[in-house]
Amino acid sequence: MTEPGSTPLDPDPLVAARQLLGSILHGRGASALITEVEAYAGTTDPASHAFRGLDRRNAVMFGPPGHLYTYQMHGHTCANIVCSPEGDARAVLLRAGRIVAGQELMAERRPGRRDREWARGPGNLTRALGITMADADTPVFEPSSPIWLELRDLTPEPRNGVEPLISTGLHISTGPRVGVSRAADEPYRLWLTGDPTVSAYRRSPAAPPRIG
DNA sequence: AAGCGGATCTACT
DNA sequence: GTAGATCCGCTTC
Repeated sequence: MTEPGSTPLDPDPLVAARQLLGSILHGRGASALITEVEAYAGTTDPASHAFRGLDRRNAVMFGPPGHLYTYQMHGHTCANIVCSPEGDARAVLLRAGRIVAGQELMAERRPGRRDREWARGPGNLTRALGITMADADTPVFEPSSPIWLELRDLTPEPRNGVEPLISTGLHISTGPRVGVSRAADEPYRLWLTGDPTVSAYRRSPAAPPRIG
């Protein structure tokens, strides 16, 4: 499969984002088909945690590709996959998924929620799959890892600037990232068009007014 | 030591 | 659509 120290992910987070859409993320007792992601372009991206340089919190993002970068905010855990070579810090945030295995566990992990809400939003996705901060730095392309990724190669790269059609007939939509106050208009969020598990868009109140 | 902002979520109108 | 809960870090005093 994959050579040690390398991953099947493209180092460009926008390309990696397309590779990850439709892939299966296996967690603790449950699995999700990834339906929504966001690309973060590392030290040159004002919205990235890496923008201010290496620190304790973001160190995993500067490490080797294929590892899980987790962070906490508002009491929730969010999960990214690092896609760039060691020393760089580009990554893809996993924002939502459709639970395709372990549905019976959702009664305790997501009580009172409808199935489309089980993994809707980055904090809900990690809760549904049993991912916590203790999973930081997990190599997700090793099937022996407790959290691991099964890439689905549904996503040809755009050619000649044309939006690709996935072989299954699904489309990918793009738009601005949710909740970021800087680079708030960059179309770095990608999702499976029309999928009910995709989270709602909300612009950061701190972002400058949309131009155009 | 205090304040505030954030890659959020939920409940409510 | 709006507000409040919530909590960790970073900034500032």
